[in-house]
Amino acid sequence: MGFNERVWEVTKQIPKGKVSTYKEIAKALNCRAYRAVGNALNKNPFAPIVPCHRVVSSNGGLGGFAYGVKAKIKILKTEGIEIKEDKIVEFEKRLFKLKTFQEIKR
DNA sequence: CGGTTGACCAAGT
DNA sequence: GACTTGGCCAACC
Repeated sequence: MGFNERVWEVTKQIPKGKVSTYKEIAKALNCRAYRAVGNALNKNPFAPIVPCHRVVSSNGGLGGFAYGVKAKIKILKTEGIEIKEDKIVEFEKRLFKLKTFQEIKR
């Protein structure tokens, strides 16, 4: 299993209404490949299955989205996450505590 | 095997 | 608050 798949596995556990960051995902994989995480999500072939729209920047900003940031905002709002001025509202409270890749694979 | 490119980050100006 | 800088790591040429 390659790096990308591990990224997707970790991302899949984020529930509706919560978010996580590129950095946190890297941490869950026991490395610091924030940028590589972004790349992996960008190429994500499981568009709806892996909730890549729930992954945002560490500073509470939105990050990017393969189909446009606008679409990302729309989806997040649909799921009950408020966005103001391109920032996540109550960012810290919306953060989901990720499990390690190992823990997921139990 | 180098060099470049990102949906990045933190610290410094 | 806006830039710039250096560091990060997989993927692709």
